[in-house]
Parts: sequence; C-alpha cells; structure tokens
Amino acid sequence: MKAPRSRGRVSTGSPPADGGDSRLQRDSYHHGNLRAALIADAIEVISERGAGGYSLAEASRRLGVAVSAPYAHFADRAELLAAVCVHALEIFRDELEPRLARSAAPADRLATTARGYVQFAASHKELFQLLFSAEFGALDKARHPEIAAAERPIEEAFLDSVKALTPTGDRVMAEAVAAAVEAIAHGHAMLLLDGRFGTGSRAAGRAATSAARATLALLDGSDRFLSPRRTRKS
Amino acid sequence: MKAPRSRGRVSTGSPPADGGDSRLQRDSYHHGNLRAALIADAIEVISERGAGGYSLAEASRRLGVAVSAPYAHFADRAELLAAVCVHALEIFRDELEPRLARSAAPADRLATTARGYVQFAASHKELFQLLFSAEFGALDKARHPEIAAAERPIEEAFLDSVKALTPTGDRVMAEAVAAAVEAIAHGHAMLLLDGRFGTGSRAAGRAATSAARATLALLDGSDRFLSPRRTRKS
DNA sequence: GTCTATATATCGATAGAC
DNA sequence: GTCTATCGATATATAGAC
Repeated sequence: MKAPRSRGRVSTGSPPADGGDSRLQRDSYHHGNLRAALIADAIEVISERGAGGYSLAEASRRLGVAVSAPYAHFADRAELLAAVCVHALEIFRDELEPRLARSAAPADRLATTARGYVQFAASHKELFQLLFSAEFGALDKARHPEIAAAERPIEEAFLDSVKALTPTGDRVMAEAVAAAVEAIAHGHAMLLLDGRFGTGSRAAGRAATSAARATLALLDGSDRFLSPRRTRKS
Repeated sequence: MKAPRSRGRVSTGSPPADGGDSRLQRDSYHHGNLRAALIADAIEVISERGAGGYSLAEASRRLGVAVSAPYAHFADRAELLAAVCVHALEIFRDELEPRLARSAAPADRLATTARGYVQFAASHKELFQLLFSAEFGALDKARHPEIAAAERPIEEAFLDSVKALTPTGDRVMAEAVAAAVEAIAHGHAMLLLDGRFGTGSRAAGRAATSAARATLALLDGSDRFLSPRRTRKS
C-alpha cells in the first residue's frame, strides 16, 4: 500500500535530487546540531517556495535524517516555524542596530535606519519575505509571544531616533512619526522586492536612497505632517 | 508545491446536501457559476490561511461538488490562483480609480490615491494580503502575464498624478516620486494590517491619514527629495 | 537523539459514465 | 458540466527499538 517514496518529485518542480545527496553528512546531525540545521534549511526553502511549501518530511530527507528526528527538537511544525521567525528577527535586529551608532544627528539616524531597513530586505530577501508572509504574520505571532518580543527592537530602532529628534514632543506625536517612517521604509523594501525599483544591481540602492530621502522630506515637513491645518508657508 | 495541509480538521464533514452553508445552494453550481464560486471561495480561504492553505479538494467539498468539477473550469490549481489574483487586482483598481476623479489639485489627487490605497487594504484585508503574499508575488506573476497587466492600472494611478503635478519634470523624476509615494502607501497598508497602527476601528483611519500626510510632506519637500544636495531654506 | 515502521489523512489530477 | 472512483504521491505525527 505504501509506495516507495524514493525520489521526492514535487508537482511544481522542486529539485528532486536529495534522496542520498552528497554535501551533508548524515553523521553530523548526530551530535546535536540538527535543530540549527533544520532552522537554516527552513529559511532557505521558505525563502524560495514560501512557508506553505515547506514540509518537515522533505526537510528530513534533505538533511538525511528520519522524518521523526525533528520531533526530538520541536513539538510540531508550527513550533519550528516560530523558531525560524525568531531567528530571522534576531538577524534583522543585529544588522539594524550597528547602523544607529554611526550617525549622530537624530534626523540622519532616522534616515540611516530607514536605509538600513531597505538594505536588509535587499541583502536578506529571503528572511525579509519570510517575516512578512501571510502565514507568519497571522498564524504564528498570535500563538507565540516570543515572536512579538523579537519584533520590538526593530520598532524601537525607529521610535528611539524619533524621540531623540523631538525631545519636547509628546509620546503620541513621536509614535505617529515613527510609524510613518517605518511605513516608508517598509513600503520601499516591499516594492523593491516586488521589482518596482527595477531589477538590476542598482535597484537596492535606488530604493534605499529613496527611503532615506523620503524620511528626510517627512521630517522636513514634520510640523505639517503632525498639524496639517497649519498653513505651509507661514 | 506541497502544502502543510494539516490545518487540523477543516470542513471534512461538510455534507454534500449542504448542511452548514446557507447562502449557496448546491444546485446553483450546475448552471455554470462554479467558476465564480470557486474564485470567491478561494479569496475567502486564502485570506485566512494563505495560498498554501488552500486546496482544490477542500474547496470542492465546501462547495458541494466533486473534486474533479473544478477541472472543467481551470486547467490546474495554478490557473485558478492566477484567476483569483487577477480578480483581486480588478477590484483594487475599481476602488482606486473613482477616487481620482474627485480631487482636482494634483497634490491632493496623489494624497487621495495614497489614502485610498490604504483604505482598500483596510476594507479588503483579504484581497490585499493575497496580492502581496509570497506565493503570488513570485510564483504566479512570472508565469501569468495577465497578472502583470492587471497590476499596471494601480501603478499608473500614482504615476499619472505625479505627471500632472510636475508637467515640466522629466520622466525619471516623475517615476521616482511616484515610486516613493506608492511605497509610502504600501508601507502604511502593510503596517496597518500588521497591527502597527493599533487594532481598533480607528486604526485604518490613522494609517490612511498618515499616508496622505506623509505624501503631502514628501511633495512639500519634493525638490529636496529629488535633489538632496540643494540647501533646504534657500 | 536518532532510527524503523506505521497510522491516518489529504492532496492534485485523471478516466470514463452520464 | 458534473459525478464516481481511483491512482500515486506526500504529509504530520506517534510508538517503540537502540
């Protein structure tokens, strides 16, 4: 009744040659690095085929372990995906924070943060798409509070700079500006990955620069942003 | 693309005699509206569980038809998903275009477009998320040129207003501004759906207003956006 | 911590009747 | 245009050996 599942031919054409492949030695996964290997593999696959295209069974085959092996490290599929999500957010945070130290002026810090946000999306397309895919956004964050906790540092990278920019402003205004700047960065990142800024090697730079300039333009007219009734050329 | 399809129990028990679903009678699908019903159902399900969570077999069960019935209307699963994508884009376009006629001044038109973009995301959360999910963005658009064609009107809604705003400007600058405004709108829409603007009934309004104001702020400093070297207060 | 083997279930797609 | 029936493949998850 059970057919030989020898070669994993997937209908939409995934590379089948993974039955007993070469690079990864099966023995390696007996020393306790299977968990890390699963996460790394999941990031790679999900970036290409989406979270829906990832399966534990296929991953086990790729890594040369039994389909039951992952269950020694994760309770179920959802828990592995949550771990992947947290791992991606930590990488994001680690790439964004060092940039903040390099810029002194608050406005420049904010523009640099926006630029870094877009550049992370460009250099880690896979991770970025993963973090904002439908499956992760809705399904996991609700059940796994550790994901929300891992997201906070990214939001605070924006908010802290805004607070430094307008120390006198109230909290509501600061959060409004921070959200707007984050939206600018996020929008540029998404449209970049969508090809809206072109496809060449310059696309990432164009998008990042546009995000940084749009941020500065917003700050430039931030009084207008916050109080649009006030006449402009007063 | 094999999906997770383990979403616990779904409507496996949904009987053919249509016990649970009230609106749609099984007989209706014998008159030729199965195609439309499949698309409507797919939009509903994909919005909740992602494209990976959608299956033809399950949809057939939900609609009370045989699993083979959809193949009379779509060659395969991918073709149905492409049709869903095109349908969503047409709704998006139809909601965005009427707004343009209502605003005369180019700057206001652009801000209104950005606002409408965000409001569409709010009122049609499902469709919007669907259009920018990983599966649709990468998998379908490449193979189905009709999707790219359906996307153009949305991009042109921004570009046309920018051109009206700066009739003297060259094409490159106009496209740069249009892309930035579209990024602002898109970023606000995404962050709104992510809960970044709060979760209450006011969240959509906040996000839409922020997008419109950010757009005006960008245009306000558009000379600075396009030529950042020029001193600001000249 | 990993393996073998298996239970249970769903999927996409097709063939052929009506 | 839809149905019945089915094939072949894949999935998640568990039990028990080592």
